[in-house]
Amino acid sequence: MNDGRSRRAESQRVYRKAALLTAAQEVFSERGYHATSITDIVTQASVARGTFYQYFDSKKEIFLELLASLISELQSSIVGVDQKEDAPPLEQQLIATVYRIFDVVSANRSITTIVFREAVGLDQDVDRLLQQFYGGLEHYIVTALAVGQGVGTVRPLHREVVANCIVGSMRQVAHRYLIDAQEEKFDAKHISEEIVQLTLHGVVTGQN
Amino acid sequence: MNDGRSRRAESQRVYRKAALLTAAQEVFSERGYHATSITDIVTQASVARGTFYQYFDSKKEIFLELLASLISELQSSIVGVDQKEDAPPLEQQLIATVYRIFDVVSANRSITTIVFREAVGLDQDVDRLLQQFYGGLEHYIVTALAVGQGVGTVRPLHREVVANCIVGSMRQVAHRYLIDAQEEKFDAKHISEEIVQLTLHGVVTGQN
Amino acid sequence: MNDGRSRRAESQRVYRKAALLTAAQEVFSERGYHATSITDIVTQASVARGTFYQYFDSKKEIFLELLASLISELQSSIVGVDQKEDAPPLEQQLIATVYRIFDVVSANRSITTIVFREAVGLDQDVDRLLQQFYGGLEHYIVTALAVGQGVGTVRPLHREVVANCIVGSMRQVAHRYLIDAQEEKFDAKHISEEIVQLTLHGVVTGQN
Amino acid sequence: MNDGRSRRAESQRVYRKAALLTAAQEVFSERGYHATSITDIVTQASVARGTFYQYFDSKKEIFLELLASLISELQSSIVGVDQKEDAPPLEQQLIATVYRIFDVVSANRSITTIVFREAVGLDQDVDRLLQQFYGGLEHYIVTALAVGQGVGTVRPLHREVVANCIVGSMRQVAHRYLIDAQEEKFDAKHISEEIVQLTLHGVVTGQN
DNA sequence: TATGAATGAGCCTTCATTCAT
DNA sequence: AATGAATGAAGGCTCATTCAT
Repeated sequence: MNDGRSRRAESQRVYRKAALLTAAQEVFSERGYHATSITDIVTQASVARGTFYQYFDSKKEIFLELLASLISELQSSIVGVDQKEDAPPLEQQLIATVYRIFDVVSANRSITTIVFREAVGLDQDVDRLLQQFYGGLEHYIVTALAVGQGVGTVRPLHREVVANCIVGSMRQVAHRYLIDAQEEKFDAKHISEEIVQLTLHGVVTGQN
Repeated sequence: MNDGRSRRAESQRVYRKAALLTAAQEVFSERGYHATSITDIVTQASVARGTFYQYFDSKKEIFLELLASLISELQSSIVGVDQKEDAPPLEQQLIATVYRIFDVVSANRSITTIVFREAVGLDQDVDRLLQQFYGGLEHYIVTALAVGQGVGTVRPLHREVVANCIVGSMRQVAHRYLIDAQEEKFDAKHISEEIVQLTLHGVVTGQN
Repeated sequence: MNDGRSRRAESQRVYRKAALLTAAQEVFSERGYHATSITDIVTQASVARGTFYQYFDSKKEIFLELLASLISELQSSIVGVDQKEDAPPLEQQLIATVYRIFDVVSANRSITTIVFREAVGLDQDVDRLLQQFYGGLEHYIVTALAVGQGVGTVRPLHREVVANCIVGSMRQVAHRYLIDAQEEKFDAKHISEEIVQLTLHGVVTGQN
Repeated sequence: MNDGRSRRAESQRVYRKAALLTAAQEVFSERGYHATSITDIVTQASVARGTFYQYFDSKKEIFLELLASLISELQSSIVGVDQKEDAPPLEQQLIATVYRIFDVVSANRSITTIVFREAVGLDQDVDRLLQQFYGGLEHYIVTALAVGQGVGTVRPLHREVVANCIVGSMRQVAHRYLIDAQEEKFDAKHISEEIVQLTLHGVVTGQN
């Protein structure tokens, strides 16, 4: 049955769904999740009210799909620490990862805006997804710290707490300089370095 | 007209208002701001619907009052850096401040929960209050860093970014260990130290 | 028991009731009947909410009392046609009555405003009072016309319809020149004459 | 997109709107404007609450639409005075106009009821519409009187006051015999003549 | 499959009235 | 008698979701 007709219909479906996702992303980031109505989304997408429900079960569902796609992109920014001999130094790997994450955040401003502003506590499913992501990030850092402690480059510390500090630093900085920032004078590279420098060496003079 | 009758009535008013604030705090933290209706609040407070409106203009208003009182408590936790000769070392002052903040957060779990979860982007007035608080905290840290740089104990760095990292660390840790934590095994003192240690000396071995 | 205390209390009661009536009249004419709340009345009268209900059963009740007093004043403006030999001519009597009515309307602008604007159809009791008044006025005119027909000065006509025309003329003119009028250039005397002239002789030339 | 489906939907919309207008007219005239709730209207129309808001913005809006349609019908009853040689006499033209107006009023009893009872002072937009209509009627009469004065058939008089008397006569008679009347023994033709006779010749004997 | 009219639960808010003090 | 806090019925309105076409 994969004749021209059904193929056309299928591509039509894909197209419609994408249009709805894009429209949702736009109005969500503009008005916020709660202030956005289904009407807003379908108006933006130029489809009928009922059509929405042929692609998504609810407002939450479409948001979840947007969030999942963002998180999936972010996940792929986080790669395990390369412990091979010829790998770049740990510091460089960390900076690169932080930078890649900021890059994704920056490239998806409209959806990250709403994630930062309203996603937390919005719904159990949403929370689970976010926890998964933040948990993964935390785990990545904890692992990196453990590796460092193994080879003696990282001092004794509460790995989990420190990992959370790093995650929190990234969230706050991303929020401040990517989301709220009116000015565009944000240099992701520089800030990534600053975060990693702080993490590795602290603020005290002469510690390197 | 300050006779017994009106004095009793006045104290009754204060009592009722407090009851509503407490009830609101409870249901807000349980269901979240948006999911909470005026009905939920008055049911929890065991008063009639109309009574709510004798004390508050709207849901936003009562939330704002809760938030303002939390922030006022937090504000008083942040004291300027003491630069006198006989003052305790900077590190101790920082730890003490972080700890005081955590203490307030911990003591006001139900309202901080909702603040952490939904307050951002909820409303312009709410945002202003939060920005004020976080701005104050950031400013406190920037000042402390500048002082350190002045006396040569703090290395060159982007003070604002670093300040945001520290604020973010505190938010994330507070959220993780105070709000989401099922387990009560949180040691605010220890975590305060860990944050400050990380901030001052980083994670790299032998830097002290 | 008519001692000083109770007499004082009694005069206090009368005073309070009058204050409420005056206050009600003021706010009714300012905001209209429906837009006026009990709160508006008691605020204007500077008494407590509950006090209102010690003097009146409801908003309708106090309005009814205001209306009754207006109507009673108007009633006394309408005196039977004097058929005695030495009485002034019918025409003069009619002009005088119309004028007296306009005078009362004019002197009670604040309450007549609301009567003209909202009283009709407001409530059965209110309607009954108004019908009574308008009926009385109609009856007065019908009688006058019958008298005129009896002595041959009034031509054959449908007395009731004509009476209603006259009542309607007075209502419309009063509304237009007393209530809605921004300008104060209204001459009640002149208009009374105009109405009676019209009624007696019509608009056609040379009919006198 | 003007296919069968949308055409059917469109006619359905028109039908529903008409049903709501009819229902509103019924309950308004039965209970009065203020005493009527949206619930009353939708109950009468047998549609859901929300449906109302697909067609009208508010109670005021639907009333305004009813009023506008009544006034538009009334407007077309008022035609300019025909001054041509072969035109029917002024008196006949006046009677015809009065009669046509009474006919419209009579045919729209339920909406005119509410207009007579509560429309004045109900709302600025409502007032404007009514003023427009009454103003138009007054203007028509003033013009007719001026014409009569021009050709010498109308005596000197205050045209505006007289015009208001005539408008008032019509209102009162319409109210009395069309709206309040339990009995159906109202002869619009006869009454129209009576009004015009009165207006032209007054009540005094032998003036023709 | 697309449509959009219809639905009705549920929200916020007002306000006349009651009642304990 | 005066007070004013408390009440709760009732109103207007929104909006996610359903369903006949």
